[in-house]
Amino acid sequence: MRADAQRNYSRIVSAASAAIARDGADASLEAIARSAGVGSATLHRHFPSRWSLLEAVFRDRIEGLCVRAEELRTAPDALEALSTWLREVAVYSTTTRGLAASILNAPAEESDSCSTTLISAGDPLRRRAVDEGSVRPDVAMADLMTLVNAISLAAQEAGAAEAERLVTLALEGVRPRGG
Amino acid sequence: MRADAQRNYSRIVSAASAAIARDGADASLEAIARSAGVGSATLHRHFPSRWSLLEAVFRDRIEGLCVRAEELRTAPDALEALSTWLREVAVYSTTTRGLAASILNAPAEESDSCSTTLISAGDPLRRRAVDEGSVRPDVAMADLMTLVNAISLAAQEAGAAEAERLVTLALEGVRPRGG
DNA sequence: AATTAAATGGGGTGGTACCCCGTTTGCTGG
DNA sequence: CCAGCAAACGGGGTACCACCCCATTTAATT
Repeated sequence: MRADAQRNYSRIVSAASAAIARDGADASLEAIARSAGVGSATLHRHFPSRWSLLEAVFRDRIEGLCVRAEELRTAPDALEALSTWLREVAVYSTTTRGLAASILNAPAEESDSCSTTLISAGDPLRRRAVDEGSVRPDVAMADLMTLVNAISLAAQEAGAAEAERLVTLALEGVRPRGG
Repeated sequence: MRADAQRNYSRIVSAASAAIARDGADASLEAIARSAGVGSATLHRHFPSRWSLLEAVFRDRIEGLCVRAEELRTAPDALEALSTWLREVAVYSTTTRGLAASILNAPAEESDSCSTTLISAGDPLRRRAVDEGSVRPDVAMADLMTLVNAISLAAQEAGAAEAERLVTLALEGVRPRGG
């Protein structure tokens, strides 16, 4: 990769990061290219689809969540660790406008999508909770990720606190504790 | 309302209905106007925002769900009735492309939005389940609708069966039955 | 320094939402 | 029955968007 190409790549990613934080996942690519000081063709060459750009923007956030999952593997209560991590994912997705949409709507054929990465990062937490007996074995990590991202997307307007609350509700279920 | 205005209104709604079924909630308004045989200005005069058009398109579907909620009020098991209804909402939202997005993303200021209607229709089912003791009293109908619609939106690609499965999971929670 | 292939970006194409305003059309009172 | 009027209409304009072509520039290599 040539030096100028690499420079433009980073410029685009950081411009996109700012634009998405301000305008959401459907920010204008044209405007991103303009504010990065490159032509629109350059942006489209580096990132053939909108989602490939979003993935690049969110990659470091995703990696942060993976690290956090690693940390939580040694927490005393496995269910609480899983629940905490999922709530953190929800908060990240809600505050980082467009992350949830990016994860959910990314075309399935993209192999190393954000979703896959998070699922593999979280699965050890789920397995530990299953071994502990506090989570049903038929609950798949992919299902939990779908739920969390769905909630984050839906609660975009309502805010992170609301998203957290709904994640907790979905994990607990609607029945009373003793029922 | 003049006769021609009324006729164009219905034409636009039925053209929109077809277009949305084919292309989803982000179908081109321009194309809808064209296939309805009216100018784009006419469409924009009748429906100032995209959401107002979507609401008109989905109104009868929503009413169908309200009727169904009424029916289920006499079912023997209150929790099952609530759960059944929510799953039916999910199936409707998933199959009717764009309904979930319409309900979730509609601006809050629209008073008689689809969401409000469904919440009031479903609340008796929730109350009955609370009285029965099978649902925690702190669970609000609005929360359940948000969950269901979030799941429907997320499972748009995966299909109605997946949406139903996830709704069931969210209502049950992740814990084992006897836990 | 000359060569070469990669990278660039201005500008074109075809699409979109939304609005202005001259024209047509349905309604109604005489 | 018809004349006048307000309501409704829609063509065409503006401003924006994604995406692509291709002549030009530029970084790396010999």
